[in-house]
Amino acid sequence: MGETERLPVFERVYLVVQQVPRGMVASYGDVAAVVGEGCDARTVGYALNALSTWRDAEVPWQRIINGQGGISTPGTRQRRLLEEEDVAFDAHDRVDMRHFRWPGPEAAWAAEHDMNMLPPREGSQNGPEAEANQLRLF
DNA sequence: CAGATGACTCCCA
DNA sequence: CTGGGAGCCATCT
Repeated sequence: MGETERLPVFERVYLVVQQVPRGMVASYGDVAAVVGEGCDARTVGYALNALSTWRDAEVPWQRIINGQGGISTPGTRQRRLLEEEDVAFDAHDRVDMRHFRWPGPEAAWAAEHDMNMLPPREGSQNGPEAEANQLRLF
């Protein structure tokens, strides 16, 4: 299907963030990689910031953290929300990305929305969720 | 309409 | 490990 139209970048960012399941986290860069052209890590931060007090109930913004596994928002709200989802922080206030990192969208979903898959990471432990994403396209 | 601004990440010194 | 620069969306002065 040749869709010449794509949703605005911010809307695509929200769509991707909504795919991150409870108890998992994704980095700004990961979300940007899935959205693709016209989106970088910074844009994701801009998009989530614009979300502010308006649609935060529909988009699990708290699951997006920086590449170091740390929280980039001021205050302790984001950390509290994550801990409520059983996401653990270490002594350096960082999340162990090897264990909680979202492996990326499923192939079917990605194709459906014209999004990209995340490249497999060596150091990450692949759970059943990750295996589901290992579907080969051919 | 132009400029400032904001929840990031990578690269090089 | 610390620090500075580039990249570049949408919204609000």
